[in-house]
Amino acid sequence: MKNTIDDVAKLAGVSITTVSRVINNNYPVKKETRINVEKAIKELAYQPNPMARGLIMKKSKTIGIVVPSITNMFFTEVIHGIEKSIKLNNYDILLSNSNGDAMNELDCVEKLVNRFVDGVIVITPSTTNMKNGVYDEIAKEIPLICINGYSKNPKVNLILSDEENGTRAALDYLIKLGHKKIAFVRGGDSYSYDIKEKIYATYMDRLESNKLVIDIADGNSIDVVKNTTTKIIEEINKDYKLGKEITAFFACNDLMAAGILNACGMLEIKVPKEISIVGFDNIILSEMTRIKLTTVDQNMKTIGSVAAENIIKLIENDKLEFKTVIIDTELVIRESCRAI
Amino acid sequence: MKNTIDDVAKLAGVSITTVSRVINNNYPVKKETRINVEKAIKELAYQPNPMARGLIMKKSKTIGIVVPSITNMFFTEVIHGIEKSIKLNNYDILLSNSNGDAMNELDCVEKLVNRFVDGVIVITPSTTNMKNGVYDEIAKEIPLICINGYSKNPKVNLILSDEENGTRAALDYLIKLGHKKIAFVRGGDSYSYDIKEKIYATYMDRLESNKLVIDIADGNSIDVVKNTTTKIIEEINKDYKLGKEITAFFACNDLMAAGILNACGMLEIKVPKEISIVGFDNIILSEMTRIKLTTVDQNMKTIGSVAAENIIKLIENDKLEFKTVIIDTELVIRESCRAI
DNA sequence: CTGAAAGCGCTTACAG
DNA sequence: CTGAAAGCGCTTACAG
Repeated sequence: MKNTIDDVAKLAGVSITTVSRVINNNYPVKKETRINVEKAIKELAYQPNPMARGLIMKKSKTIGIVVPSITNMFFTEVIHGIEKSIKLNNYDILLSNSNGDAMNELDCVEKLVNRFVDGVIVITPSTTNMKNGVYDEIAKEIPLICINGYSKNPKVNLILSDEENGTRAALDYLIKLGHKKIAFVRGGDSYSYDIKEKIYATYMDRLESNKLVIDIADGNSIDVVKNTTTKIIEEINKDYKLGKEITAFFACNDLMAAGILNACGMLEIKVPKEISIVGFDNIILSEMTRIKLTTVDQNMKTIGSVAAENIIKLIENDKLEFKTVIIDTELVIRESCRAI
Repeated sequence: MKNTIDDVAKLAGVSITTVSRVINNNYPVKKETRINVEKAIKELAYQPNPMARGLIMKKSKTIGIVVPSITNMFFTEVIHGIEKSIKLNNYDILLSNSNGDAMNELDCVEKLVNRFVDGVIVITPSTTNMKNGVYDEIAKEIPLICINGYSKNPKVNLILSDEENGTRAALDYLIKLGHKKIAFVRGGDSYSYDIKEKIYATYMDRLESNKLVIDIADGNSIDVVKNTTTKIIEEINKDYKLGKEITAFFACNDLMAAGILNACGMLEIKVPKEISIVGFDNIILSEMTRIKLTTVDQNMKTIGSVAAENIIKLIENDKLEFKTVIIDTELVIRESCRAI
């Protein structure tokens, strides 16, 4: 069985109080005593029980991260960014996957809170939850950061990559190339899709062009690649004569863009000759596809490191000032678009 | 502040013992009392404190997973597979990233154990740790499964995808296509690389062909794609006249294969015309690259679900019989190889 | 069927 | 500088 603080105390011939003090280094301890205790700790390979500790201190040196999917590299790249900074500060990560379900997402957060994580980062929270103010409540109880989730009245610390600007840049680019008939491909319940669609709608209205919004249910899991392919093939076969009614696709993430690319391949539609495609995120996949994707870089590493810094500030200053950080996005032009 | 079992007891007018009993449903409680308590629980939105619980029961309904990288889709796809089965049984996941460092890996495991996870799954453990028997020790204390880690004397539960067969299939295929001068590209400290290299060596000996092993330090992180590209370009520029001294690459995972493909692209070497490439894993990336990769499917979903089933069996039967499960691999022929 | 009490492994006033 | 004691929020013999 694991050694406890009692074992250490006995071996060192002191009280558990003293042992606790040398571990936490928060009260004066005579040098000699300290050395003895440290020896005992080493000898027994003693490690404090984090459960017992957490029970008292309500702290755990752990931050919780909730993502809608673990197979979408956008999220893993952000997590990677968070991890680097957070480890430097001796925090650990507890990762939780909501599978893109709003209720599930809340469940994940609650479980993390119950485990006394010191802070929570939710990446791409569901719009439902952002809108109904749950996170405003949660933020009162625990340091919370939402990445790419938005609410008008943000009582939550937000990190937003500038998806609006990114969307505009992508759309402007397509329009500059002469495209007017642009289809919009999105996933389910999240701000990232909503905000992009809104801008898309504005653009289409201005161009007096018809809107075509294609919704791929679970937009974040890796399965979306194949689901998109299927769906796009279906759509094309059903109604739309590509190259006539549609000349370009705007995809809300690179996974969907890759799916569209595949669909075009299977239908022998040439990209970018007959159809242009813009993706979003700039995950590594986007530069590996057979036609390299033109996409919008979200700077995942920056998002991650800013999130890490801020959550630690929030935790250690114990001040919860609500603020919003905007991270730049950038259009990355590669091969998947062409002028008509 | 959060409500505790005391608050519930008070509100329901019973002792905390009784509350505990209705929560855990492990002792008879009068129907009426139960209903009262349940009402109180609902009213206070009471949730038992998992720390307090864990402290006593040394159980947490959580299993820990340790991976060397979170940005390699092989791992996320395995995790995805684990997650599905595990959630059905009401377990949660604690995910930990070792960044491919052996010491770090042990640290991760220890931290998980300290948090009273009920079992640990280590995906692609470091060879060092497998060899020096640490995991044999750990397996005595806690249900443990290692995926794609191997030791001759396995006192640990192992799940191995049949990487040997997979490697042979890939090499046989290349040889059947007429290749003899095959370079081998691997990453750092892991059984998956070692076993493949061993087989590669045997093949090269049999062919009386020179070995060329290229080591990309951190073989699992997403950065390996770019690192491989750089390294391969360097190697080619340095010594090797491709198409003469080397006609094919065997890459230990698809990320590296993608990196090689990129390098060839940048050097204007045609794949598969001038150079053939075989990858390993069959992550989704492999069918999205500009030349679709011929690769070896590891059946990540199966690995994941078998791991999940087994760890739960291990936990709930409390019997630690050591056994090894082998998962089939399968050569997937796509576009990146060609006869010479 | 129910409750008082001990105890899980720690930290932190309090007293010396 | 050090220790005895209370307490964090639970579960589980033990007694009734």
